[in-house]
Amino acid sequence: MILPLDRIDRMSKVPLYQQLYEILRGKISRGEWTSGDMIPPESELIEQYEVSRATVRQVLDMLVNEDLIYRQRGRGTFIAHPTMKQGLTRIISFTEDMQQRGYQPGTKICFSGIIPAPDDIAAKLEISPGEELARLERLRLADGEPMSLEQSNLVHRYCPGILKGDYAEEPLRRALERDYGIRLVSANQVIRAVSASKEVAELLSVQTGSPLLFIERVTYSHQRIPVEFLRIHYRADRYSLYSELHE
Amino acid sequence: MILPLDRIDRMSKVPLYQQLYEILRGKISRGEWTSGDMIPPESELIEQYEVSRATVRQVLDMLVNEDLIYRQRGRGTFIAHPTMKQGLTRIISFTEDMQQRGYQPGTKICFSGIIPAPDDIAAKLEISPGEELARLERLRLADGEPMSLEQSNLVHRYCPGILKGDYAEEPLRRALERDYGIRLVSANQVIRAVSASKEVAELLSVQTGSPLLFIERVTYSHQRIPVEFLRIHYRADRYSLYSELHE
DNA sequence: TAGTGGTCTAGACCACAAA
DNA sequence: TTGTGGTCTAGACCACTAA
Repeated sequence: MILPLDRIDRMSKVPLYQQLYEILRGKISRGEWTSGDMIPPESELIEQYEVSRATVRQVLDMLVNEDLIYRQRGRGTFIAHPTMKQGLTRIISFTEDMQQRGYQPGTKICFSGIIPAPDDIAAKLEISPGEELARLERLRLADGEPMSLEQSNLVHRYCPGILKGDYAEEPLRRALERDYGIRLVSANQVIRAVSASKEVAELLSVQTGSPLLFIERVTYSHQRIPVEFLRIHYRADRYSLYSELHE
Repeated sequence: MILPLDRIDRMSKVPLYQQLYEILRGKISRGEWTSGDMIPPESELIEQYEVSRATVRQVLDMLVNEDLIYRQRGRGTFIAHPTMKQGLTRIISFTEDMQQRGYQPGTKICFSGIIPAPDDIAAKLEISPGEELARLERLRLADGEPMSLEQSNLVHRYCPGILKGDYAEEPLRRALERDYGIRLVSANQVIRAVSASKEVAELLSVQTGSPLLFIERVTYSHQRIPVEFLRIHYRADRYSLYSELHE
């Protein structure tokens, strides 16, 4: 893994604005800057990184568009507070999601093992049917009560031995990045409503046939390679999604 | 209503980039430019509207962020093709939505009348409970089969007499803009899964208790005034939502 | 080669917030 | 009054596409 340094390499072929984006993004991800903090004013970023104001503003515009920062004329630029609508635009962990919703998150492992890839999953992960998948099924709890059932399917070839970790405690994403250098940067998902099957209903402590919000997601690495196929069943009585629309 | 002219008023207090945005946005909305069309190159926009390249690019960046256009280095800038994921970020009509999904849209009016605002809707529309609402319930069809049941609730005071129109044929949005000067520019929505009640199930031609995707939406006018509260029940066997996530 | 968008600079003036 | 972000200009050079 290459960690971004806190400076800009003018010999690099990577555009200055992308380098600066990674630097600032890193400070936010690592929690170096946190909700409500004022970040250095544009004038200071210009001095510190020796780039023009247009370049600094290009980067800040990107972060504003992602709802990671907000600007106030005359006051400064601040780290945004997480909101629930981010669930539909950003890849956030179950833990983050629950914290935003005011719940105490919890996890129980239901299944962990290697399985041959079924045709439908193989197609979505762009691998051969029958190739090894690492499957992890986790019951997610909010304030101790079942909230969702999450089935992760990882291409085992990209992360052999991944299932040795304890994913009741550690986020899968972190292990992927730390042990295999795989950073999940984008995803496509489909959102549906379904009825709870007998098995799923039992695990989620709802009646068979209850409505569930069902999400299927393919997550891609930095190199645009599909790495994970995720299925999540959310209890409809406890979970909903938010989004903002414009014209 | 003030129609945007195809030129920039340098005496106006409105920023140049916003004026140019409205001009280009209008050409797309009105279908003057359509999917796949190349729009004039930046150099031409600079000449035609007499603004700098930075200003032109600021506007094009906005349109790219909204997925309305895309750029190809060395080739030009083009009008984007509509995609299903827009359903979660843009306000699109049922007709547009169905066309993107490859269905023939249809509409049947189920109810049209003035009702006193219930407490929950009044709160969301920021009006007094009991104030007049214009309620319109429409069954939406795709290829002749029921797809969704849509209940619109409009603050009647803002659009008295709105219910005289024939909204099996004409979009409600268009009447609001043409007859009352109300442009719906933003909305907040909540997405849930529910079970079909007996009444809804009958209208949608599904079994009672079937899963439905349920959306509640508050739509705001240009002045940020809540105008419409919408409830939509979608048949889960025919409708799903798509979204793209990033890190 | 000509034309396109991609990146970057060094300024300028304005509007708003806080002291 | 000072410092912040908001808007805008006039250039420059580069990388890619198509003829």
